[in-house]
Amino acid sequence: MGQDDEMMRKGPWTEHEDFQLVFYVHMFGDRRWDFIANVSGLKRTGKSCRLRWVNYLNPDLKRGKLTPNEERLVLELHSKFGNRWSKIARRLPGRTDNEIKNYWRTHTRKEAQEKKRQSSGSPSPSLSHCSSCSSVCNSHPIMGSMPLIDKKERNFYDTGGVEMLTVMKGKNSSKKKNSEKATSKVSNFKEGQEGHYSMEEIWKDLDLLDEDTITPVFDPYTEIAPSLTWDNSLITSWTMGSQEEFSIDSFPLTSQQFSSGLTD
DNA sequence: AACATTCCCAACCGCCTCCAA
DNA sequence: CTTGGAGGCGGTTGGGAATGT
Repeated sequence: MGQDDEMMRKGPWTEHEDFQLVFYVHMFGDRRWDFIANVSGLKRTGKSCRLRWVNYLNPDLKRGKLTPNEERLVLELHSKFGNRWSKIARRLPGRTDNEIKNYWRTHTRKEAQEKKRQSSGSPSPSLSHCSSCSSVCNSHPIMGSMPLIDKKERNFYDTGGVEMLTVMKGKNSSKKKNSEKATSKVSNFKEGQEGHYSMEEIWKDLDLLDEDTITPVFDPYTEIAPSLTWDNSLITSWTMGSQEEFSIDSFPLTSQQFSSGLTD
């Protein structure tokens, strides 16, 4: 890649970056990540953009804890496929390989701890719930019907995605457990101060955009430029002499600019 | 209340595969 | 056929939040 690695941003994504990425993925599709990285003006690698999209921004994602059913399925599939996380994830709609990997890691760690405790002879109070089950757990008759009642489990996440809306509110930045925290954390963003534009709102607007204003997903290699019908004044110049030069100088747009463009 | 430990998960890294040139 | 770039994948890490002492 011809990208200047020193200029590349790393670390947690800001709300504003999310916003930009969502916009460009919506426009160009979720395949040409290097292109999107270049075009969007995000100082991120294509890989980083892809990861952010796949693991976090994709609207098809189910948020929240895995349901007992999903947990059982993960265990089952893992015994079948091993650490082929993406393969397992494909069978769990709305779940990412990363999520499953993380779950598995936690699961096996808990399991190891329980074993350790057991072998050291001290009975564990948490043995009553299924975290003590190992990979054997997929044959545990109680597993499918009984939700995990780990005292650490976050009650409001336990629906395994039903609370989507609330959780989406909390998705503004990394690591939100609830919308309250989201707000406090988001307020820390210096560059995203133009307003708290939640992902939920972004998607709402993008849906509108889809319906009546924009032709989404064009092939950047065959098309000259997308035909945007929303406030074109926002786009001051498109250059496309080569892939690298292609840029929208006026980005990043503020949320207000963006949404006002949408509602015109 | 303060500190320590554990949990959780987003994001990075490096390797692998695929495919166009 | 070879090669280089892009995307995909699995492993790992870092840090914030939750929980325990």
